[in-house]
Formats: sequence, structure tokens, C-alpha cells
Amino acid sequence: MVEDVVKALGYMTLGSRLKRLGERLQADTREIVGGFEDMDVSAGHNPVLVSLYRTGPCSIGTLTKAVGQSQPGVTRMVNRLKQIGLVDHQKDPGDGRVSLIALTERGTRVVSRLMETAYPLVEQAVADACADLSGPLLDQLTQLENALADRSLQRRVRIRVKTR
Amino acid sequence: MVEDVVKALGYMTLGSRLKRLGERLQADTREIVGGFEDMDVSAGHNPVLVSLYRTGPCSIGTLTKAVGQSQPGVTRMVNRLKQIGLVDHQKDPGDGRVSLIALTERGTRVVSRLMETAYPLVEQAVADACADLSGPLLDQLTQLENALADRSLQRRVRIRVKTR
DNA sequence: GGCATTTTGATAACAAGTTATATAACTTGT
DNA sequence: ACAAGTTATATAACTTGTTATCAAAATGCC
Repeated sequence: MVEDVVKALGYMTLGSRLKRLGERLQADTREIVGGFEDMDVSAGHNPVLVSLYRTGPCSIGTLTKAVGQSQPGVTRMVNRLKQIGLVDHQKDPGDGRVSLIALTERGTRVVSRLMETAYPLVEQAVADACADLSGPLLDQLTQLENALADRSLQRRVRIRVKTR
Repeated sequence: MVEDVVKALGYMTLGSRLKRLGERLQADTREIVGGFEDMDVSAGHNPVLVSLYRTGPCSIGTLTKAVGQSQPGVTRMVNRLKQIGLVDHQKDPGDGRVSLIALTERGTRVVSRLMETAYPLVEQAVADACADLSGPLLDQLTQLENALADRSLQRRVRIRVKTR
């Protein structure tokens, strides 16, 4: 058995540890969501979709603030969503620089469905994995890692589905 | 003010949130470490370096388990460190498939210095930012985000240095 | 009205993660 | 001892994050 250095170094490598865990959760989330809508889109796109759904059409700049990523990153996600036909854009009539991003009709339907199916399941599965966490941040991270090793998000979703 | 959707969605977007926070911490860590040793290497390389320092020469496979990333990712980090002259590799005499990765003499000196200078400061700065966190995971994440917005890791390091 | 500055978003280049796959070396079973 | 299977690593291709930079549009100041 090899020691997990990232875990062992504690606060020194907290960044690496959060990123690693985040990527794991994102991958699981993507898989779960992908089981409901057949769209080939990573977990990171969900905040963009939800933001557009909640606040209506808005600029790239606003989206950038809403999801907390760099503007080129958001631009790329929007382009991807445009490619799939979930969003569209048009020039802002008042300001020629900004292009207003909006969900297409299909995009609205898709997000609406996701919000009734996949999203609550993901939320419940993650909440389930986090249910018994307590103590300092580092300890809770260890507990969450253990919980996921013990039962994956996918399994937690299936169980939720079966037992409801 | 635009709402932070990733924060607002709670457990649903925990993966994105952890990743985002992890990347932020890694960027800050890199900057702090870069101030001590002039090596252009991202924060993710530190676990590799420390692992090699602690356990001595080992295979890519062992490193992969030690840092919890994919094998090609570790291979790439090792190549980068090789390029900079911090590690080197040689064939395992017993098994021709494995290449044993080891710190070079210079690499050993660098890690040794980092462990006495930058690493403890980063650890203290992160610990400082995490000092007053309490409650459920999501709450602690919010508190940590706020703490970092209030005073960056870099500032926390400087203050530590000044006041010692 | 027109020039300087600021703001918006697109694009290019790079970093670091992933999966899939190929190759070489080792192991095993007969 | 050799064929078949397994393991270790390298490599290719892709994704998604970043910073830096550019062009176009808006703003502001004389």
C-alpha cells in the first residue's frame, strides 16, 4: 500500500486535494446527468445552463461572474452549448459589443427536465455522501473520500431511485 | 452584483466548487513557492517531489498511487521535472519495464530547502485561512472562500513572515 | 465632434487533467 | 520452452482551465 501524499501533507496540498476530489465528483456527476439527457457535456456546463435558466438571457461577462471562471473559459463553454443547440446568441440592441446568450427552446426544455430529474438526484447523492461529515475541513474531506470509496455517487443515486 | 451559481446550487455543484477552490489555492501556492526556488513548476508537482524525497527512488506506478492521478499525468509531470533537472530516471535492474524515478542531487537540495522554507509557510498560510472554519462542509467552503477573499494566501504568508 | 480611455468578447497559446491504445517486458501454465 | 496473458510505461488525442492580446464598441472629456 502506497501512502497518499496529497492527503498526508494536509494543509500544504489542500489545493491539489480539493481539485482532485472536485474532478472526481464532476466526473461522477457528468455520468449521472448523461444518463438522463443524451448530451455530451461536462459537469462544468451545468452552472452555465442553470444560470441562463434562472436569470434569462445575459452577456458573457455576466455568465463569467455567475460561474466564477475566466471569460475565455465561459466563451468556450457557451460555444460548445451553441454547437449542441442548447443556447443561442444575438447582439445586444443597446450595446454592440455584448452578445446576449440565451437558452434555445430546446435548451429550456432540457434544463427544465434536468431540474426535475437528474439535478435533484445528483444533489441527493452528494448530500447523502456528505451526510455524516463532521469536524475540521481536512477531516471532512477524508470522510468524504472514504464515503465515496465505500459507495460511489452512482450507487447512491441508484439506491435513491430504487428505494423511493 | 451577480449571484454565484456554483455556490448557490449547493451539493449539486460541489464538484465544480471544490475544483474551483482547489485551482485557486494551487495558483496561490505556486506563486508562494516560486518566490523561494526559481523553478517554473505548478503546485501539482510538489506532491511528486515530496513523495520522491520521502520514499526514495520509485516507479511511475508507485508515484501514480502516491499522488492519486492518472499514470499519463504523472509521466508528464516527471518529464517536466526531468527537463528542469530535478529528477532523473534509470532502468530498474530487476524489471526492465519499470523506470526508477529519483531526485537528482540538485533536486534533493531543492526539495530539502523547500521543506524548510516555502512548504511550512504555505501550510501555515492555508491553516491560517482555515483556522476558524466550522460546521457542515458547504458552510466551511463558504467561510474559506470568504477568508481568502478577505486576505489572500500571499498576504497571510507575508504577515507570518513579518510577525515572527 | 473627435481623440483617448475603457470595456466586451474572441482568439491564440499553453498547462494539466483525462481515456484509449500500443509496445515491451515479465509471468504463468502446460 | 513457448504461447498466452498480464503489467508498466509511453504516446496520442481530447477537454477544460488559464493568461495575454486584439479588435470593435462605448464612454468621457475637451
